[in-house]
Amino acid sequence: MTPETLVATVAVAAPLPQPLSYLLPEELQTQAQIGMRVEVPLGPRRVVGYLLAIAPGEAEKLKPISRLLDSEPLFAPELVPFFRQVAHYYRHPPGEVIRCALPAGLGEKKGGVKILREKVYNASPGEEAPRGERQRDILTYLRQHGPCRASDLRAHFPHPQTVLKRLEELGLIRVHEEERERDPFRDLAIPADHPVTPSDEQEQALSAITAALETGGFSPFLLHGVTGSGKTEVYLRSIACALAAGKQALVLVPEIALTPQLVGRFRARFSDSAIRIAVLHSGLSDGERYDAWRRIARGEAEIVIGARSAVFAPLTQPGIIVVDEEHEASYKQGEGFRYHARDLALWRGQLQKATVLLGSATPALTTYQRAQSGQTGYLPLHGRVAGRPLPSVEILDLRGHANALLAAPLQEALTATLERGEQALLLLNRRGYAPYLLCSDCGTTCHCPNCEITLTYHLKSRRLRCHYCDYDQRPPDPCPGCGGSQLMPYGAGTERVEEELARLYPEARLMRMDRDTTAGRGRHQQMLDAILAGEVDILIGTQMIAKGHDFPGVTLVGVVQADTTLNFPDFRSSERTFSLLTQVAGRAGRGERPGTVMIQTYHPEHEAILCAAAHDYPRFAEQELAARQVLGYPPFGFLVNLILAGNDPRRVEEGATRLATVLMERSRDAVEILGPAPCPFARLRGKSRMQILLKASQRSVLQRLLDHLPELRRGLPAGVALAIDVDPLDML
DNA sequence: AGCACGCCGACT
DNA sequence: GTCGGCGTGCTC
Repeated sequence: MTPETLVATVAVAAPLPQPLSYLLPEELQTQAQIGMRVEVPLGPRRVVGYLLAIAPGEAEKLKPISRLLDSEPLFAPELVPFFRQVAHYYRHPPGEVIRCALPAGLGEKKGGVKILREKVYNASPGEEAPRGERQRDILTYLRQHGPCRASDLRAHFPHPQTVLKRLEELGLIRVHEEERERDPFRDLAIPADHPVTPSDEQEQALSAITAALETGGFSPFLLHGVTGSGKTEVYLRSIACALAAGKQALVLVPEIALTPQLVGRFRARFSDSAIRIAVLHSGLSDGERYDAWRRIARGEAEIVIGARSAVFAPLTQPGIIVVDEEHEASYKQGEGFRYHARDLALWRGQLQKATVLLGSATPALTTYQRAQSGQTGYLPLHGRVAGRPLPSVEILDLRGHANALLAAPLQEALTATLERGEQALLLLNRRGYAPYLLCSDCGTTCHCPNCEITLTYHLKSRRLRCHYCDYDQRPPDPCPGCGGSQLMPYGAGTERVEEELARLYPEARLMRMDRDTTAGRGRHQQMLDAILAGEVDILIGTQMIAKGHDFPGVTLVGVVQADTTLNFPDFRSSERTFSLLTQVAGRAGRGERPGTVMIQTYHPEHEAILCAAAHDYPRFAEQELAARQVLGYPPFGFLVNLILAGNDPRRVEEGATRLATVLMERSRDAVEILGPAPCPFARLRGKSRMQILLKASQRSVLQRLLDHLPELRRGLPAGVALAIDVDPLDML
C-alpha cells in the first residue's frame, strides 16, 4: 500500500474568505504540526500560511506546501475552531485573523531580530567646567545622576545631541552603547504584597467564582465595583484558585502601558511561588514578543497579562480569563479586523470551559443587561475599601457663567485646594490649544484637506494639526478668505486651560498630560511619578488622566467641558460620557482626605451627567436601557456597519446606493437597513466615506444577510472598498 | 493583497 | 506596428 496522501488546510495570509487545501508532501509529514507557519504557492507567488488541519484525502489538482517555517507550533489545535469562528463572525479572512493574533513581525520573512541599541552618557572624572551654559547644565546633571541614556537626557534637555557631541569632544563625558531596555516593567521594583482580608462582598464574589472554577465549565461573571472597591484583590484570589487547580490564567487590560500598578500587584502576589508571569505589550520588540509567545505556547507561563490581542495568547488550559475595565473602548479594534477582545474572551471561555471575569466600575450596558437577565453572574462590590466615602459632586451650569473655561466656583475651589496644599486634577477631553481657528471678519475656518475636519491649533508648535490624519500646516496669515488678520483661536483644548491656569495661579506647579506631552518612552510614567511625589499642584489632561491611576493627593477633580463627549453623533455617547465622568470622579479623594468633583456643562439636566454626579449606575442603566429598547439598539438589537470608502465620491455613493438596494431585497424586512448616509467623518485621509447600518433583533438574521456579502462585494464599482464592522462601538 | 490577463493611447 | 495604462478576477 502506498503511503497515505495527506491534505493540509491552510489559512493563507491573503484576504481570501476561506482557507485553502494543499498537499502535504511526504518529507514534511513527520515534522508538520497544526499551528505552524508554512510557505505555500498562491498563484504565481509564495506566501505565508497557517496550518489548521491535516487529514487524509484526495490530493488531485492540489499544489504542495513548499516548506515549514517553524520547528514547533505557534498555537495549539484547540485554538483552530476559535480562529475559524471568529473569522466567520467578523467576516474577516481567516489568514488575516491569525496574522493579527500572532505576535507581530512574523508575517514577513525577515531574518534575525533587530536589537536596538542606545547611547549611554557618563561624566568623566574631574571637576572641570565647560564654558557653555547648556554644556554645564547637562554635565552637572550627569555628575549628579551617574550614567544616563540618551532618551533620559532628551526628556530633561531639549535636543541635547549637539551639546553632548561637544562634551564628548572635550573629553568631559564618555559614551558607550547598551542594548535598549524594552520592558518598562522589568526595572520596576516588585512592590510589597498586601493581601487584604476580603470584605463580605468580596468573599461572596470569591465563593461564587471558586465554585465555578471547581465545577470547571464555562461561567461568565460581571464584577461590578466602583473604583477603589477592591476588584484587583478578587482577581488575584480567583487566579490563585485557578492556578491551584492546575489551570492557567489570562488577564486582559485596556492598555498595558497605563497599568504598571496592576502588573506590579500581580508580580508582588505571585513572585515568591513558582508562578511565571508573561506580559505581552506593545513595548516589547518583535523578538521579545515572539519569545514570550513561544514561552506561553510551550506552557512555560501560568499567568499571561496583555492588552487586546492577548486574547489570542496560546495558553492551552486557561481556567480563568479576567477582562479588567471591560467597558473600555480600546478592547475593540477600530480598523481592519474589527474584533472586540471582551466578546472574544467570552467565546474563548465557552470553547475552553473557563471562568470569565469581567470587571468594571461602569460596565458596558450590554454586559450589565446580560448580568441582569441572569446570563452572566452578577457580583457587585458596593463600598470603597476602608469605608472611604465617594466624593461629593457639583454640577456647574456654564450658561450662567462669564468665564466658560473655568467658572467662578471652580476657580474658588482650585484656590482653596492650593491653599490647603492638596492636588487638583482637571479633565478636558481635547488636546491642543483650540479646536479651530475662525476669522471674525469673514467666518473662514481652517479645514484639513484630507478629512474635512477643522484643524486644531497647537500653541507650543504654532501649527495647525488634523487629529485624524496628522496633516500639519502653519496657520495661514493673512486669512485665506478675506485677506484680513482676524483668524483667531476658538474653543478650548488642554493647552489653553494650562495657559489660563498659569495666568490665574502663577505660583502653582502645573502639569499637562495628553498625547502631546506623553509621547516618548517613559514620559508617561515619569509624569505619574511626579504627581505621586507631590511635585504637581494642578494636573490638566485628556481622558488618559481618568484611567486607572491612584492619586492619593488629589482632592479636587474638575471637568472643564462635560459636553465634548456628549455631542458625538452616536447612540453610545451618553454611555461614554457617564463612564468617563464616573471614572474621573473616582480619582478624587482616594487618599485620607475626602474629595470634591465639579462638572462644568451646558447640559446640566442630561441624565448621563446627573447620574454620574449621583454615583448612580443602576439609575443610569435603567434609563439608558429603556431608551435603547425603544430604538432597538444594543443590547436589544444587533448592528453591523458597512463602510464604503474610495477616492471618487460619486462612485462611493453609487456603490452604497446599489448595495443598500440589493441588501433590502435580500433581507425581506428581517433586517432594518439604515442609509446609505455619509459617515460622520464623510472624508477621512483623503477618502470619501459612506455607511450602511444594518440592524436586527437577532444576531443570526444579520449573519445570514452577511453571507451574501462576498457576492455583493464583487458588484461594487472599481475603487470602492467595503469594510465590515460587526458590533460597531462607534460609527465614525 | 498581489499579480496576471486583457483590451485601448503615444512612442522607437 | 509595439510598450504600457490600470480595470477585473483569481489564487488550493
